[in-house]
Amino acid sequence: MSADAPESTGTRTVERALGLLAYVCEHGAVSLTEAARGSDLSVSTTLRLLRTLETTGFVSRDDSGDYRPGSITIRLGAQALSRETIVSVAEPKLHEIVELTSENAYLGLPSTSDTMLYAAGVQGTHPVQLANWVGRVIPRSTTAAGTAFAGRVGVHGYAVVRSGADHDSTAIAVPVHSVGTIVATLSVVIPNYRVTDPGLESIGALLVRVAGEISERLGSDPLPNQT
Amino acid sequence: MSADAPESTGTRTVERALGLLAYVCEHGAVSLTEAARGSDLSVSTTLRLLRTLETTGFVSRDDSGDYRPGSITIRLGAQALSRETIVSVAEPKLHEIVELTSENAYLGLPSTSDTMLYAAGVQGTHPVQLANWVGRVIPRSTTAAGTAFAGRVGVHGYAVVRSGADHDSTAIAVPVHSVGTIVATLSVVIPNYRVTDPGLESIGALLVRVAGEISERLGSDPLPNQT
DNA sequence: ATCATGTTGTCACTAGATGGAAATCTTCTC
DNA sequence: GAGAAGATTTCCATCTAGTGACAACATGAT
Repeated sequence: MSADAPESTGTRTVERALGLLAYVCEHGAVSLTEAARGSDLSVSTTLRLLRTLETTGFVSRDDSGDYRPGSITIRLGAQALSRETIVSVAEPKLHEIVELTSENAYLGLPSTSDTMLYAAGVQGTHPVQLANWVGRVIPRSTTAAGTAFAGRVGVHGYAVVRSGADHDSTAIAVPVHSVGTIVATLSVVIPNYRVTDPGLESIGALLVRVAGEISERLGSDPLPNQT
Repeated sequence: MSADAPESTGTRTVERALGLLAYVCEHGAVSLTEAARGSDLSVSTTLRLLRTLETTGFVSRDDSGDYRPGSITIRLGAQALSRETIVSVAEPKLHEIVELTSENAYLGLPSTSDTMLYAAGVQGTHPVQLANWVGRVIPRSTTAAGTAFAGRVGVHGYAVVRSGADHDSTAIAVPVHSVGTIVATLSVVIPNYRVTDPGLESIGALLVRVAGEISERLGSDPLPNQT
């Protein structure tokens, strides 16, 4: 959490519930009374808040009545961790791509089932640049990143979409694998006036190499375990 | 979420905040307006709830103003996932221990800094049995599980505490490692009247072997990635 | 410059969150 | 078995605090 996050102007009820969620996760399994004691809340309030956490899947209740972390907490945490890991591995590689191509480079992650998100990116170094697309959601069906994420990359290993998302640029993308699954994409987006066929081939080959390096890193390093 | 969780008798405010947390985690990075649209809440309400999630560390806000999962979500999810993984790997091994020893066998996980939790266990098959301790929190300082978790296991690799937690039983425990770190313990708890020195040695050796198998499984299999 | 959209802050209002008390359940001891 | 102690669940009067319409401000496109 960044140091410049605002002071608590928050919602007390939500803070209480989130504190309970943290308590349950840190202790592994807690009774209602223990949770109330640990949070300094009344038992009734604690029950109601834990009920809410339970019905939403963030905690579950076992046969002995103890509350444990639920599947939603696990799923969201795993999703969040997965994104953090991929981004931190990919970020230096994006800089490397820009050094070698001078064009904008992006890491694409799956967002919804029919969109991708440019989750990270580095601006190119040309005087004439495309806008920065970090944070932008793009459709999968009509973009190079979506095509690469779906694995449709031909023999060279990359997908090209000319005059795609905004008609003035061409995108070239490759899939990034982790343990045999496509989990992300690398893209370079180029103004059309700078596109050449040899340039595309050269960038494509570079992306394939860099994606392989990222994939190897993701696939061979175990995710951090709890210490 | 289990099908027998109660219907929502929850706290609307908390449900809204948790829904926003899920939305942020599922989409990776969302603007305030997108989050409000996706949750069908007013923008002011969404801002305030996301502020609460931010100050508690569950989400963070990046330079472009997008909300992303925060370190607390990642940490809690990773803790919860880690516990689930350890339990699912250990469960069949606990059954194996009981088949070979006929005594109660338990998996111990760290709870607070001075306690362990018996997170899983299998009852022994003797006609005269000890009570089931699954879900029970035990002190680290005076128990075999705590001693094993601290790594104080002598040359044979196991810790024994006679007449420990309830004076009528003797516990023998070994540490379970994952990627070089002790993350859990395996214990067998025996009524004192059945304790013999050769029996303890035999059980100790069995636990060391089984813990090694679990440790190998935990240490070498990467945790599941997001698909 | 205007316009559209996104973000942040304000505050009157009342919905809904609270917690004390009672009821019920569970476990343990004798 | 009865009784005690503790845990859990339910109830509901009270009033806190959560809400959202609106205003102000910021940003980007034309």
